Amino acid sequence: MSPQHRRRRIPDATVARLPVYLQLLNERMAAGVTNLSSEDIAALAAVNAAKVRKDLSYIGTYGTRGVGYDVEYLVYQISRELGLDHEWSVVIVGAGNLGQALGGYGGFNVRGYPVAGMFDIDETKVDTVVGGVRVKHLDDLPKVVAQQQVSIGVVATPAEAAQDAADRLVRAGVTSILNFASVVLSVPLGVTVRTVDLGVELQILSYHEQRRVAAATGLRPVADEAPSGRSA
Amino acid sequence: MSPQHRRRRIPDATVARLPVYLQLLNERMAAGVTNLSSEDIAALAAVNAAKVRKDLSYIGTYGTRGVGYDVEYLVYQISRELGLDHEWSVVIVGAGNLGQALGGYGGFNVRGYPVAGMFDIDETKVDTVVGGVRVKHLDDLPKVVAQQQVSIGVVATPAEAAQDAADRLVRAGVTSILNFASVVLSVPLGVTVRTVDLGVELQILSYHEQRRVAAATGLRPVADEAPSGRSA
DNA sequence: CGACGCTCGTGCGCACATTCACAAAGTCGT
DNA sequence: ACGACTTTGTGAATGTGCGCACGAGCGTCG
Repeated sequence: MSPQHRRRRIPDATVARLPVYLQLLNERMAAGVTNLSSEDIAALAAVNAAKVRKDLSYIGTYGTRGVGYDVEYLVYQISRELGLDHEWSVVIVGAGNLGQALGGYGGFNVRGYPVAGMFDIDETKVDTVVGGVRVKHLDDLPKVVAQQQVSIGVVATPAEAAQDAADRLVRAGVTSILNFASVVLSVPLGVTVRTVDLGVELQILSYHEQRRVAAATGLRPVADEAPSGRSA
Repeated sequence: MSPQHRRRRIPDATVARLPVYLQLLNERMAAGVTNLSSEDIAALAAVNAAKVRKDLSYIGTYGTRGVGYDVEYLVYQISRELGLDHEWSVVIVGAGNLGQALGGYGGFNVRGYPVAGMFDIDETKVDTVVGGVRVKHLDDLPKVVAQQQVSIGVVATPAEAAQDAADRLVRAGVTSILNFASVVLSVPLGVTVRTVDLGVELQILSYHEQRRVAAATGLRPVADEAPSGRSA
């Protein structure tokens, strides 16, 4: 309805925050809250209130001036925008340490991403059961993807095997990949990849620690945020 | 040495990419490559070559014009900048599904982040051994953090327990937190938090899928990037 | 029923990030 | 030893995102 909005491109930064808002709106809704102002949401999400309003304005004008946002309606609208009005089956490639944790996690089904299959190339892992799903051989991937209309794949293999896994996923028809391996995957245009790398995260943190230490050691008492101070 | 550089603030976006460069430089180095141009690195990291050069220029001028970058030296410099010239002990709070996977992962030690301790509040988990580390009760956290000079903590608890875990970590003296729970942690200024949320990642992907479907369905044949076209 | 108070939606300027394009500086061949 | 070629490092231009500040609209209360 109201084909007024929709198709307005939503900035990446906003797309990354919508799930966070959604999460906390759901949480407040469960607690019986029916209305929240942008100020309230901002506090809960630890961001600026204006940012919240701007973010929400991209998906439509669902607030009421002088009052705030109806939590339930907002949850509905954000869900719709994120494509959560139906389930998205996912396949997990790699039944090792991480793959098993993901499969057993259970959070997939709860959040609307049922696991359509887990796959591994290692014969000793095939046919074991993880989180209620029987691991299949990687060669069976195309069949499952086609039959169950899977469009999201999770790569949970060692780094060496990740590119092959991605290639197979793409060939099978998957168009979004969540990659947990420490590699930059190369995929054709039109396929979305998001990489989550534990090592990268830790290194970003240690960079900040490193700076703290350097600052404390007083390696030149330069304020952390000197405003200007670029000399020629 | 050379107090020329250092203390030049490195942009966040760059800090997030340096670990990626480091990863792939290490990989090429292992393969026997001794020199790489910004073009080469760019191709491997799937980014623009100018971006690579600018990123690297923030940590110093370590390239040779007409030649490129000496891989080994660059690895050394990036490592130093990220604070990888020594080890950073980490503690893991939460020995459930995810905590166990992380503990057993082994990648921590390899990458220079030895696990100084795993903690849980559940008595049935305490004293079990995960990845060579015996799980301790959460009350023992402060002692371990103090004794082992831990400054990085990993939150791998259910969402409900995450804020408490973070509070305890901060009180114990941890100044960087890697959070795997689906909550926005509230921490005092000066503490760095990075949240990795499976649900958020999946929802970002399904947003893109959603758009693809909408585009394909031809919900109004508006090109994906119509330049203007806003009619009053 | 009108005035007041609250909160949304957004235009605008600023800061940050990305990319282009080119001079500077090195190598290599002759 | 010099000139052609390559590749860096960076100023300038463009694009993206953020946050203030304020007008617009809704509800409430006298």
